[in-house]
Amino acid sequence: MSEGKLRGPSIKATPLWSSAKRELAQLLTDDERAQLTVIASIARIKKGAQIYPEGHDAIAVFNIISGVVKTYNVLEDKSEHINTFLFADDLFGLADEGKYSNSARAVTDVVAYRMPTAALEQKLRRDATLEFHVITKLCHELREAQRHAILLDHHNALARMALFLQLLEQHQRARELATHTIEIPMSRSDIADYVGMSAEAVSRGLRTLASRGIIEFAHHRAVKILDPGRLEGLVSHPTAPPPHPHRHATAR
Amino acid sequence: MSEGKLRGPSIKATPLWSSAKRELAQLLTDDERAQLTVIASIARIKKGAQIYPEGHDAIAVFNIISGVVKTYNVLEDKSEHINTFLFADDLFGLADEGKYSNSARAVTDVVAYRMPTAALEQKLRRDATLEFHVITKLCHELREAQRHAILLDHHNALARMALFLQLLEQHQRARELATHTIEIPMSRSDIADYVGMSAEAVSRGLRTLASRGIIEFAHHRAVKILDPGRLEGLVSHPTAPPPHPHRHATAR
DNA sequence: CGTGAGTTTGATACCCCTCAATAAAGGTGG
DNA sequence: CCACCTTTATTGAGGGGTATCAAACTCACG
Repeated sequence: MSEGKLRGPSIKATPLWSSAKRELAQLLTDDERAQLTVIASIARIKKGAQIYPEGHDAIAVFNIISGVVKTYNVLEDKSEHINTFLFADDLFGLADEGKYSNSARAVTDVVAYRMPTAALEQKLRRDATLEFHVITKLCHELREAQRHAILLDHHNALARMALFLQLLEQHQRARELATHTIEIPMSRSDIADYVGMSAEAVSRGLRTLASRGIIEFAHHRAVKILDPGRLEGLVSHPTAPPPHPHRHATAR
Repeated sequence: MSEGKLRGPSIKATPLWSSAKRELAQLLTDDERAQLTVIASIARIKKGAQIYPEGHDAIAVFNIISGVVKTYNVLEDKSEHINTFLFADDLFGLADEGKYSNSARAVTDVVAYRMPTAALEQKLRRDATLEFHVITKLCHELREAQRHAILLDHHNALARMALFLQLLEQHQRARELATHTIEIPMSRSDIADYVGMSAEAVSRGLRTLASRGIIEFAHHRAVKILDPGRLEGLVSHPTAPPPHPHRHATAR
């Protein structure tokens, strides 16, 4: 939007060594973006379409321009475990022994750069600076995966929903869509497969938050955070604070 | 041991593009190892000692020679969430905005290479090949973090224990300590903090596996896998197979 | 041999999963 | 634009598994 026309692949993350407060920085220089454009093509993927399946030969790496992607594994019992949701300026499709280690599917309509793995490797092996930027992004993704594990470690449904909403909010704010209304691009069952609960529990959780006045629904796929403090509090406290917002204090 | 004397920092992982079956490959060339040795010092950390705390300035990166390390976050409710256990040939201590994003502590006595962050960055920025090897290792760690999330996604205590034991076994086999007896270097409560259950549930889970004849205890910190097939089966099946090994079939 | 941390065992409560049904939303064609 | 259908979301009731609290026990270490 405000960025003007496409200037080539874009990767954003928190830098390894700097103090860019809570802001994602563009890791690639204009020159690097131009160089990557040479090997990149633009892919348009429709909502719900699979981009690649787990185990397929890893022939290309993707960089999202717009839209949301999920990567997931199909577990032995046929259920779907979502590894991560990816947004604009994210990178995905890195290989493991030449194969994709998970499946990828478009959650919304997606536009992305598509870079052949071989060509990208060539560039990387020649350009130490570019590689360093990729390392930075990978460290970022690693931390995100660890945060996901922390989310899954919480045994409280409301805590998980709180952490999930915070995650969405950060992604949205980092990409400066700065309203306080959080868009929820994925279905309840996608959320469920990510936070490790049933879709019903997700629905109940969100509705409970709304009934306590912590969040407010614009519609089914958008919420507004009314009380960030209490949302944060849900993460730590085992059993929930008083349901009634306008009470003065609890018994204990 | 069989490797002879130390030849400098060692990083092993499954390569991005190759077919090195189930075997970890040494990513660094002899030359790279020699170069890294120049900036590395050897650190000896006693069992139980903290290596660095979360939030501390990231001044050094570590590469384990021997021993086991855990990285963890202390959550808001003072409980400890373990991100990962690290073994020989692993790398840890990468920064996030100049700070460590989690704490590290020696689970056993540890010997490790210690490389100042600044010096390592210098090397990386000059050497594209070395950087590529680091990227490979990071991809490997990313997949491990995602496997951890998959473990945490399983709501069955026995499934989690099965996955955890498989993880330990793979680490042990990859470093060719090829007995079928798995050493468990960490405490029950460390396991609990990693698999997202209580220490009691961990104890019960292991004992249940033993009573079913799937594993066998050498002592409290070592088990032998008797029936890998049924261990694997626990991961998929929601409710467990028949407790009695020598029964012919269940009713349904 | 004593001490304390680490581990195991036991009983109860609670939270979420499961199954099932209803309600709302989104998309399609008449 | 509305009727229809499919998908998605919500609500309800019951059962199971694990956390929690508490206590007995084992082991490593001095």
